Amino acid sequence: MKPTEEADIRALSLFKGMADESFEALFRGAYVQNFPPMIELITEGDPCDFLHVMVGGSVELYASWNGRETTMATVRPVSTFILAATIRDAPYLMSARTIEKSRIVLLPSTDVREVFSADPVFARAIVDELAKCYRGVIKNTKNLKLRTSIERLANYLLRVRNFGEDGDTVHLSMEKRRLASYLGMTPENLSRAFKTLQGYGVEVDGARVRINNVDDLTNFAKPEVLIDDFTV
Amino acid sequence: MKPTEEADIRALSLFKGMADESFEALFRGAYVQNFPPMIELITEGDPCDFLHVMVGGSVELYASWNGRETTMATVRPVSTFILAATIRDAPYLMSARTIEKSRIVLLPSTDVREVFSADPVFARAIVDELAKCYRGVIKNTKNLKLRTSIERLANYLLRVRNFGEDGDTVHLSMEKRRLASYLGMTPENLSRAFKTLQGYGVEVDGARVRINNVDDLTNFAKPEVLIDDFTV
DNA sequence: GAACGAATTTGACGTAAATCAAGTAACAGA
DNA sequence: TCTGTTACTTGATTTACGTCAAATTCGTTC
Repeated sequence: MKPTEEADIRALSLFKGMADESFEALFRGAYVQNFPPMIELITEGDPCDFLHVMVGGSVELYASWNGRETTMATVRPVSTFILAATIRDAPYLMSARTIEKSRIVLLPSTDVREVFSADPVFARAIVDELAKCYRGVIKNTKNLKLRTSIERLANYLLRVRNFGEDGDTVHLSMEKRRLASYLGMTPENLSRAFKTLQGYGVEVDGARVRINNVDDLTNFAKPEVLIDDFTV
Repeated sequence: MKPTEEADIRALSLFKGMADESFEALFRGAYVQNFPPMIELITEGDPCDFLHVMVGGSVELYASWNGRETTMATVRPVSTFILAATIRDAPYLMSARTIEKSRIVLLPSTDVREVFSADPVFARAIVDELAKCYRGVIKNTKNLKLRTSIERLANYLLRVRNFGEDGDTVHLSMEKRRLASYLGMTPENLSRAFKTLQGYGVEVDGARVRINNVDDLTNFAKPEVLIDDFTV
C-alpha cells in the first residue's frame, strides 16, 4: 500500500479516531490488489472473508434474482463496502464487479471483528457507519416507493449536480444503462425520462447534462432532506 | 414496567448479554406508556429523543412525500425501533403510529448512547442489531426492484405462513390496505394479485389465507434465502 | 340485530413503464 | 481510417399498475 493511500484510508471516518496500534493490527493482514475492469470481486451468497476498501477505480454493487439483475450502488474511492456482512459474518447479499481498473485493499473479516472488540473508538465508528448506511438504504426505499422514475431521475440530477454561474451541470459518472438500473428503470425509459425533463430545462449531451432552469427542475423534483440528503 | 415485560425486554438480543448495572442504568430513565390506536408516536423529521421498545400492541412505520404515503414496516412486541436515529442523534426518517392499543417503553436517546459507550457487550449487540436491520432493508430493496407485485405477495405469503398437515395457512396480521402499501401496491391491486394467485392454489377468506398447493406457489414465487430469509 | 361507516372487491379505464425491434451514435481495436 | 461491437435512442406495442366509481362485505355501535 502506498503511503498516500494509507493516509487517505486513515482519514475515513471509520478509521480516523482509532488508536495507531489498532490501525496497524487491522492493516497488518491486508492485501492490496489491482483488478482489471469487469472482474467479479464478490458473489452474492458467498461467505464474507474481507472488508473491502476502495482506493482507486470504481465498483458496482448489484443483485440478481431469477435471471433479473439490478444495480444497487456504485462505490468510489475512498470508501469501504460490505461492512454489515463482515460484522455479522454472514453471506454477501450483493455481488460486486469492477467497472474500471480498480485498486482495492482487502481486510480479513476476522481481523475487523477482532479489532472491533479491542478498540472502542473503532467500535463506535463502525456503529456510526452502519447507522449511516442503514439510513441511506431507508432513504433509497422511500425514493423507490414514493416517487415515479422521472421524479427519481430529476432528484438524482439535483443531488449530483455541480453548481455553476450560468446554470448547473452534471457529469454522469456511470453509463446510462447502469444509472437506469440504479434508478429502477430500463435504459429506454431513462432516455425518455431525460426527454420529459427537457420541459424543465434539462439538456443532455452524452454524459454531460445541463440544468438550465434550476428552479423549474427543483419545483418539479421536490427534493427533500429526509430522502435526498445523504449527510443527515 | 411489569416484571414479565422487563424479562421479555431483557431477553431481546439487544439487551440479553449486557451487565445488570448497564441494564438498570438504561431503564432508570425509561417511561412506560399506553397509547390508544391511531396515535402518531413520532413524526419524520423530528429530532430523535427516545429509543422505542414495543411491549404490547402494534405500530406502523410509514413515510410520506409530496402527499403520498407508504408503509415501511409494522413493529410488534417484543422489539425496538428507530435504533439508527437514536445512535446517530439524527432526525427520524419515518413516522410511527399505533395501529391498535399499544404499550411502549421509551428510553431516552442520551441514556442509550451513554450506556453504549460504557458497556462493550451492549455496544456489540447494537452493532449486530444495526447490521441485521441494514441487511433487512437491503433484502427489501432487492424484493422491490427485482420482483413484480404479484411475486412479492407470493413470497410474503410463503414467508409468514404457518405450516399444516393439509396445506399451509396464513393469518394476515395487518389490514389488506396496509399490506398493499407495505408491498408497494394499491389495495385494488392487492385484491387482484390474490385473484391471480388463485391459479396457484391460494384461497382467501378475509384475513385467512389457505395455500392449497405449496409446491405450485413456491415454484411461482421462487423464494430465496438472500431476499426472504430475515434470519440470515 | 339494525344501521352505519370503513374496508374490500370489482369493473372500466388511463397512465407508467417494460418489451420488442430498428436504427443511430460512440468507441475500441485492427 | 475502417470495422465491429456496444451503448444509446426512437417508435410501436404490450403489460403492469394506478385511478376512479360503484358495489359488496365486514365490523362496530347503538
